[in-house]
Amino acid sequence: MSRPYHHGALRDALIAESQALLAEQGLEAVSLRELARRLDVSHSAPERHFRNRQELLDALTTRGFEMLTESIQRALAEDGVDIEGRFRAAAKAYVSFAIANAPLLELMFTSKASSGNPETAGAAARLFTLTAEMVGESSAQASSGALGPLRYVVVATLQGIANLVATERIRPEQIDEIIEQAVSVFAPTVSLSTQRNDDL
Amino acid sequence: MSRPYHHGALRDALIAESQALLAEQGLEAVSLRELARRLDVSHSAPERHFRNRQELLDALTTRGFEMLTESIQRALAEDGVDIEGRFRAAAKAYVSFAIANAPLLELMFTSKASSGNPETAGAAARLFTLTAEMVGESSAQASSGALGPLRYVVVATLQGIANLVATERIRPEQIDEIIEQAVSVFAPTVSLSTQRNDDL
DNA sequence: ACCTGAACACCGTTCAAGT
DNA sequence: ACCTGAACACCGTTCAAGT
Repeated sequence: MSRPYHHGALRDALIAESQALLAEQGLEAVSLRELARRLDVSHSAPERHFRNRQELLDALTTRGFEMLTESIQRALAEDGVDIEGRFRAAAKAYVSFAIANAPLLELMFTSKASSGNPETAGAAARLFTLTAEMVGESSAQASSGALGPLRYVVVATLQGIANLVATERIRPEQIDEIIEQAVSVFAPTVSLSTQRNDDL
Repeated sequence: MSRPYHHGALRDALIAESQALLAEQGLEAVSLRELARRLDVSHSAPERHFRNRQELLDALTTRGFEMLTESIQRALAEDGVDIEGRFRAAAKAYVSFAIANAPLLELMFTSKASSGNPETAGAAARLFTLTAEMVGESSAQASSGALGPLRYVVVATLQGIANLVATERIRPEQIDEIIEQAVSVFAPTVSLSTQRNDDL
């Protein structure tokens, strides 16, 4: 019963397995050797596909930003009638992501994430661009270098709330109330800056 | 040249040395064995004072919350004339802390921090209480269980901005502009809720 | 091209033994 | 009370060798 020599799609299997490990047991548990064990492959086989642990974590982080961006996009598509509804939908999608993927979110907003990997940086930037559109900055503005500071404040607030939820400093039953408070704080400013919330 | 048998104040030395290690080389570098080496003590001596690595990290985290709280308090004492000034002063103190202590801030807002340690939870709660006072919730409200959600939104925004700075997703030259944007977003709401911003 | 297995230098944690 | 040193079971990373 020796294992098959070629695993076939080891890279994809490594990513899938490490996502599971991360979700179940947290970041510390994601070790190359444990992954190799789970995939029944030698302990240095993973290093063919990820030069080191950091590269694997970068791949997970990139994927995390993509998942979060998609999830917010879906929420906006369903519920983005007015600007308050859009903000609320985005906040709820963000918090749901934080609850379902707490260790991944942690990885995304940690110095381990900002390790200079350009793909990761790009995926993060796309989340920020989506937020920029949500608060009404045009795509032209959003893809130029000089962006309004409002979107950073919005991203910061969403990320901050999600972080407080993930670190259990906000209890689940407080979430809705806090999101409503955020909506009412941001609504006046965001409305002002919204010129084109219809062509997302 | 054997080392002295009793180190004397090993616990304090461990905390001081691990703060330095954390600041210089990040969380991964903070290992009990490395600390022992630096303090010229056997590798299992630290375990007399911290039952395991997590307990040491909890102590660092608690100290981090105390430092941040004190730093915001100092900023408010100097610059807290009106509500906008108070918010701005707190935001700047927070961001300065993030820049000077990026790995520590990371530790404070990570699941490693919320490991159920009651001292750490208390120190975090004190930061939130200070923020509550800043946005005008009375101490009575602030020490009761049912708190207004505004302070969580304020903490989330401050923490979110600090996080984006620490993970280098906000560039240093953008900071002031972003803080001003946050001030103008929050000022109307915070003014409304402020009844007693004079007796801090 | 892709994987193996040994080797090296690290960890955290435990525990009998020393002083 | 406090510290030591050996032991155990983990890591990441490197590299000659196999297929």
